[in-house]
Amino acid sequence: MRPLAGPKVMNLKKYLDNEFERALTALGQADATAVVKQASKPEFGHYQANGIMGAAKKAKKNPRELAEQVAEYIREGKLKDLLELEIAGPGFINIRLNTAFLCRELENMTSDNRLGVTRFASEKILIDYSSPNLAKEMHIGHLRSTAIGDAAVRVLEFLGHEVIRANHVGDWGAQFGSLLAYMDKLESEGAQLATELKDLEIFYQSASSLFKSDEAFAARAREFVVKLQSGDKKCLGLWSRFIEESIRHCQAIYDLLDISLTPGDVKAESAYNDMLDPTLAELEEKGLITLSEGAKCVFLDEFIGKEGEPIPAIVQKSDGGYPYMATDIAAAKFRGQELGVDQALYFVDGRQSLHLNQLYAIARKAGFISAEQNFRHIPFGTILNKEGRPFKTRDGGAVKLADVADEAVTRALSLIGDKNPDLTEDEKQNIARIVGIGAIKYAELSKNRKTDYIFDWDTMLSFEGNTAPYLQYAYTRIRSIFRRADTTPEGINHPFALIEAAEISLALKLLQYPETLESVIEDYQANILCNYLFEVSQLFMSFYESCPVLKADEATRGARLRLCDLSARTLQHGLGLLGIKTVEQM
RNA sequence: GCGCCCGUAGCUCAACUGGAUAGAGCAUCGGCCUUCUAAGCCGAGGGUUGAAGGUUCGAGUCCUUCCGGGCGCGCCA
Repeated sequence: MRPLAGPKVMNLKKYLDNEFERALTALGQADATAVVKQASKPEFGHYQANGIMGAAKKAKKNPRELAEQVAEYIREGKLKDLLELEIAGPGFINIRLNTAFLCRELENMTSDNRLGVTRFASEKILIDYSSPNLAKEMHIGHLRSTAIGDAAVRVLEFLGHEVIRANHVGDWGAQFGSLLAYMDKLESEGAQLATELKDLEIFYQSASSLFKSDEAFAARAREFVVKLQSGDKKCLGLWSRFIEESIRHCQAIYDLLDISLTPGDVKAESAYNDMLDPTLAELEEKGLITLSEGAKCVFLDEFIGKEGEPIPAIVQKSDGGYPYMATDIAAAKFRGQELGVDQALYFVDGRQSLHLNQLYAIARKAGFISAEQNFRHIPFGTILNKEGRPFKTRDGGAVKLADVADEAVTRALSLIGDKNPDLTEDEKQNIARIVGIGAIKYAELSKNRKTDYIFDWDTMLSFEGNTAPYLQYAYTRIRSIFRRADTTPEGINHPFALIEAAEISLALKLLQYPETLESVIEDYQANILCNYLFEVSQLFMSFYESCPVLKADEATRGARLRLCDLSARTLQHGLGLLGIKTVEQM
């Protein structure tokens, strides 16, 4: 099949939508939208234009007649050799792309190292994500913000944006009192702090149980809070040793999980301490502060509570201390004015939506954020336990993130031992890590971020069905074909040929990579990309079963090898954007 | 009480933002390894989309009310 000449289309859906919109305009329906979408069923072709019915209604025309006119217009235009149209139902236009057209697009995609994805105009976008509290060990709840935020970072960067990773870790506040008091106690008892801090989890627990059981210790802990805030030298020394160690622990988890955060992305709460006084003074100057019950509050009309009373946002406590609202306002000011971001996206648990909406409103009112700057909360649901109750960090029921990761790698390792005993120990270890970590990240990423979901070890660590290992497995099957063929993708010059239904379905799906990425960032839903990659894998698996590659005749073999290669590239790239690696064998 | 989020197959989730007969994966049942890795493939069963109204050519999706769940709502973060 000879590829058609023509311009690069890249985003099929957008391209078709534009063409149908032009047809509508030419037919006098300038304000109508074409609403071209991927076909909901294979019988309806590849795409469908749903906007004709709405347009006909506005123009008081018969929808099927208008559809006929639009179809006629398209059939006579530049697309005439590229597709077939069919009017269906009350006024749908079903679109079927010709295989010659698909082949041409496959050539374009293959020759593009961005797989057909064009760059957007670049904005400066800050992503606030992960942001663990250093007074506690990272638990399973942190995985959502961390994995989803990191995927958003990678996708936005790939689309050409300048992304600032912001790890707003909690390193300040009352909960550090007992930790510092405990450090002080250990030191006075002659213990080696360095060794004690090696296992932070034990350290956290000891400090916390002492706080509960020992009155005198609790009192000292409260003293340490005051000392810390007043800048006591010795206290600050203890504090920074603790913070350093704690950040090291977080970084180890990020590295293990293939999260792209580095120590350089940490900008902790305490980094804004010097900004708190002047920021508050500015709020006061602008008349936003009201003194209420001894605390400095901001009341805004948008936030009304019971019986119409305004809800306060406390920016300074009656004891003079600053709550996290103050820090967050200072951070917003820094991001808005110093960094000058176009957007700041906060990937934070949905339960904080009131707090964040208050924050944005205050920062806006104070002039810290301009009208053009988009500050937005990207919320997600809570992780529940098997009984459907939220995990509580206090009740000891929280699952440590490090434990989940270890268990995933262990399970993967034992499975690899069964499936592929010939691999070396090093290979097994490496594959186990990539597969196990991929599985738990994908378990988070593949769900709609807004809904609560139930944590279950077996679901999260499953390696079958719609999971990362399934996608990774599809990739290894392709790589295996190339190993057996003893050739590289670059060495093949045969043109694409789409004959079997499985080949056409797979090809079309691959060509939809660009439009998929665009819909991912419409509302930062990584699950759209997961779904897409799963569909690519499913279609590849079908193709793999029904279309032999290596045993086919020379031309078919070449064409299929190229389709395999494009599948592999798309899978590897898409998984990469999710922060999940691929392996050559598993 | 007020506000936000949610309710889809036994379970976990989709449904491209108003489109055609609501789809996958687990689990269950039945087939497929002398053929490129069976972490796979092919097939079957499984639904009053929490309930009732409304908007219109057309509703899981939009509006109202109700039921059920989660979370917020002055000095924790």
